[in-house]
Amino acid sequence: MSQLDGDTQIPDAGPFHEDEQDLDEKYPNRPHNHSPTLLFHDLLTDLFNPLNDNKKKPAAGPARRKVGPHGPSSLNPQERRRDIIQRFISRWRRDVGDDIYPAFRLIVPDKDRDRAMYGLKEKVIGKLLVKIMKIDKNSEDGFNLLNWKLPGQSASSRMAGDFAGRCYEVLSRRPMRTDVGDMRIEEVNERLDQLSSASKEDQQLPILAEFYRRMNPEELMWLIRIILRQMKVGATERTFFDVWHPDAERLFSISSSLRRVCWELHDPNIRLEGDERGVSLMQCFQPQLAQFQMHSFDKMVQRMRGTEEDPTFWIEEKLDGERMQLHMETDDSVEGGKRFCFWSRKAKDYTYLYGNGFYDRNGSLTRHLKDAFVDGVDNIILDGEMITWDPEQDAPVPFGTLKSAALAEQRDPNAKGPRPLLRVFDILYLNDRELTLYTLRDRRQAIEKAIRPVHRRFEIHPYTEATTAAEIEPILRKVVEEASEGLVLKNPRSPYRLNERHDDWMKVKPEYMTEFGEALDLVIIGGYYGSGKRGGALSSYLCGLRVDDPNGSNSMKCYSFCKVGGGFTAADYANIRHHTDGKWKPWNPKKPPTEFIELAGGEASQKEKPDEWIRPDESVVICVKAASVSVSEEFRIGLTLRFPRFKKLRMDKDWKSALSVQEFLDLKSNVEKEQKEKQFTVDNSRRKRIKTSTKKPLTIAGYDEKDKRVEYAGPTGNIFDGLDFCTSPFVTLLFL
DNA sequence: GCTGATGCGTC
DNA sequence: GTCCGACGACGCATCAGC
DNA sequence: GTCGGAC
Repeated sequence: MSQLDGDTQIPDAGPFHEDEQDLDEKYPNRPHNHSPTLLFHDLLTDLFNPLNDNKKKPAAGPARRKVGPHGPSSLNPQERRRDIIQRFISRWRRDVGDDIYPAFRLIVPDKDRDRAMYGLKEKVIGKLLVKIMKIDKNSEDGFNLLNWKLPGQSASSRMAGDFAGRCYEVLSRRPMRTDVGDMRIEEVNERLDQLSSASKEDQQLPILAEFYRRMNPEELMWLIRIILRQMKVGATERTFFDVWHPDAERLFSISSSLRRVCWELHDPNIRLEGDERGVSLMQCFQPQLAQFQMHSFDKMVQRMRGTEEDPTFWIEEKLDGERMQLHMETDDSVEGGKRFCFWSRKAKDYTYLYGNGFYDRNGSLTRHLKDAFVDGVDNIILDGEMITWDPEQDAPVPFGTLKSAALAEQRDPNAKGPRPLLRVFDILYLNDRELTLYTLRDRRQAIEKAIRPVHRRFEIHPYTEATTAAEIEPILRKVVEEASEGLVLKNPRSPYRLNERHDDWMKVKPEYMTEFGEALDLVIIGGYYGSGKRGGALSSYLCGLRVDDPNGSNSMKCYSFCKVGGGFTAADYANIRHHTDGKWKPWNPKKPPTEFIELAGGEASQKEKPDEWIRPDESVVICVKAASVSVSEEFRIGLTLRFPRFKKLRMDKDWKSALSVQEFLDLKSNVEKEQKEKQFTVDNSRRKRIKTSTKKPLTIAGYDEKDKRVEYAGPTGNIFDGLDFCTSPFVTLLFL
């Protein structure tokens, strides 16, 4: 029998526990430990706490220790981080053995796809803890747990925005064990397996209760971070992999498997060789990503690194769907003889939706692919974008409807409604040969030769060849008119690079253009407390549109429109805080300030309730930029912004000169016309907010045409009847 | 049985 | 430039609570 | 998805 952690086995590890024999078969060379795994507590002392301390800014108070058990450190933080991890790994090898997988599952829990999700986040864990500790949820401790982002009620309660930290505060005040717990890492994993297979509260409670009995507060705090899959120790999987083995990053990028990284690379001296380094069938790879936009089209074209003989680059439309990889191999055990797998960008398996074979009754895609592959194609790996296609309109459907379409297609493959359509733009593998090192141009040829497109189900994504920057704009203009996201420029001489974002593929989005950056000036009407680095203070804001006031009374009512939480610098926060200090009031759902603010959902639902609110006349106006406008049930206007971000404070404006609902509607109806006349120039003002008075003020068409106003007839819905936001090019064009 | 709250995953 | 961790909207699934 | 901060 293999050398297992004999003292930590439990009889019933639950349905998710995998059979050791199966694993031995699947991973014949996997290492086995010679000793039981370390105590869970050792993870804290050797790894989590040192890393966390290392993360802190040296300026912030006296360092815990300059010279610790790990020796003097003349190392910079980066090196110290590696040193801490290295020491932990060495200890594990010495005291436990070569199988570090049990530890890595707890160290990079967000990359562990071998355990199902827990269905537990702060809210639910808070509730469970309140029950386990048998405390009143209205007690200070109970309140603090359930409202973990709010600043503490008493001075003793800090840790706002750090849920695990606040759990620690509360747990420390309970009569519970203070000495080191006795759980070993192996057992923690077994319990977590049970927890992930539990779904209902009555199954989850006893498991958490046992953790509560057998761990001290500090251990529980870290356990909660593990369950939340947010370690925040200043190192992600890249760092750990890098220290673990020189090929770890590579193996992860071709397999997305933490288990393989641990089991196949346990000896740093044994390197991956040959085809071990390449993608393989039925293994999820980490796809290549597109780089952000540069400062000018010219520069982007330069980065395409064309030569005199071959100055071309490719222009593709950037599709607004979901990234999807398709694997197909010959397998006679599957009806039809071919087996399929699908994975998303973040390595979630979507085979259940798109199908594992031609005759999979749940295969919303594969059942249409019987003729999609040229004879002689035995296996293949493709990369593409899954979009939703409406066959009635013969047009793509806006983002967000893919899953519904796939589910509808599953139920009835003959339905006439929207369906998934895979647009293939790359190939990584064909008939047992890896193609990633071939040029994009060669790979494209391989696609053309290997697949037979299936109309509006499975198509090859077209591209345009270009040689100069001047050719980009007309194409951008064209796709923008068709309500597309933008373009991707590709270097046809480049290989396929896994898990990288670099110059060979570059995004061109109209929203990065200054002309479309004439963003909206919105009043801040509410605020939300932040978490982590932004804990303890308002970190995002509810923005509103002023309700036009036909009666000329002094109403300053605003409708909720969107939330903004990105794009602020520390100075921006300080400014906003300074100008609104003392004006904030807690939002009381029982007495919403309807005189000033209306949310969606009426008084019953109160969608997107802020933690605090502020009167428009005591607030500030901010400039917000976004990719597009979309229909929304969550905001009183019935519309909201996609990808909103803060641009700047508009101290020259107050609530009266901020955008009103009517002005917004007028503006939107003008944007379509205006954009056609404008030149595209790239927005290179990203963070440089040079104070220029030359910038023309925001002019809003119809601003002065007061007679054109319309009445607002009650709650969301009918105002916008007759306006087809989904198919109007305006939707993706507006305010870019 | 239905609804709202919560979580997961896409961008 | 790279890495990390803040933050956004939205649709579906699932369970608690009524 | 976008973004800012630290290095």
